Amino acid sequence: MAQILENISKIVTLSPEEELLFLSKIETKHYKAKTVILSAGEVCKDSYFVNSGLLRSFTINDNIVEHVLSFACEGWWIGDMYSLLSQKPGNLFIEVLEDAEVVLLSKENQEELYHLIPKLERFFRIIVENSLVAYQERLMDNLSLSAEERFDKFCKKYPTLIQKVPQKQIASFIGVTPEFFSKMKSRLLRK
Amino acid sequence: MAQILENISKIVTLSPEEELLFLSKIETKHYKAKTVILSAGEVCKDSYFVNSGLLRSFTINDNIVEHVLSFACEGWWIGDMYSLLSQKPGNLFIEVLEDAEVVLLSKENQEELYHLIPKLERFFRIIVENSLVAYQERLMDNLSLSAEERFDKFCKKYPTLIQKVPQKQIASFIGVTPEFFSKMKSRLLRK
DNA sequence: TAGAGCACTTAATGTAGATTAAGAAAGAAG
DNA sequence: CTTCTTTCTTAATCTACATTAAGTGCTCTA
Repeated sequence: MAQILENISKIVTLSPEEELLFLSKIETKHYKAKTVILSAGEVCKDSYFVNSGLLRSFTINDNIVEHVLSFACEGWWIGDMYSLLSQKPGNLFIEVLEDAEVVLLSKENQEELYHLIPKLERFFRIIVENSLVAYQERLMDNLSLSAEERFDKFCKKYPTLIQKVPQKQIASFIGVTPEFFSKMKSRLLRK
Repeated sequence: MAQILENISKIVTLSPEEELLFLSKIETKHYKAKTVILSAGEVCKDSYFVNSGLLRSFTINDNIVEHVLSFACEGWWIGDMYSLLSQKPGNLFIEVLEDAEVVLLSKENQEELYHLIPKLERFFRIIVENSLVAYQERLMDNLSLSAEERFDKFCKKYPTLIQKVPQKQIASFIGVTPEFFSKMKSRLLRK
């Protein structure tokens, strides 16, 4: 319930009144697995915080190939940053992989909160900074590591995801086809 | 001189006093081409804003292969975000490609300014948000586009860089070897 | 309990891009 | 101007990974 407050408190300290104010600006929703809560072509209106369950964001190329941009489980934020910032139609789908409880923070409320509680501007700055570092590293990994090394890093970084996520989506996340991933995996197991 | 203030004013409005305060916290330096202003293994102490000239950040793999993470010309920020945030030794080199005038903002001063001028927290939040969107797009491009398509996007996005930057570094930026880049380029010219 | 659909595997074949190696061209430095 | 170094090109060969295709085994639904 106050999961998101706990998450925020790891970075900035809100007063009880500020916490109440914050809670008044968010909305909690429950989604079944396989629900698509945002589609490519739509404008992203909200930031999503995952209380429980599992989501992913991805694009679809030429109506065929999916590419997973990110997973989000308990305690993570997800959204279509490009669309959210520009308020233009985005390229991302956001889909529920496991039944989820999600906190929605609308763009307007978020902007309003920046004024009402400047500490939240700090909070989101830091969240975004950390996210930027992670994407920079992932990009460099894609430029410099082999598929096997990227898989290895993935396993170490997200050990819990490996059981939960269909393996073809892990393949997509690290940037290989499901067929090659399968071959690579069995090759690794033989060692 | 007040180039950086102009840059800031595109996003937030500072009062004259705030501008003076800001100026008192920064330092301007001149570097010759080929200067390495940050090396892998060092802790990054500053954010760099480019007044003039051209810089790049890159890693080196196994003491051999370079991978360009970013270029920064007039009006751009550059740094080793990972190292700057964590204050741990980083993996990036930052090198001057063309004689440059660079504004240095130390981490301490930056943090201090967040408290003194909260609007600057907004400024940097927005800068980092935009940067995140760009890296997310670049990652997805690397997962889904061919080298030729990535080169095409690069040309459209950074037309001025093509003349300035040695072509092997463009190759590295888009994620191919210089040899393949050369072949690809002559193939494109023949059309 | 059948059968429709996914997720995963295996294997043959194809290819984008890497590697290696050499030479040409163009700067920089003395 | 000459030499040294670095960048760029070309070409042969190689390989990591993609593509295509077929088959296996889930699990969900009816």
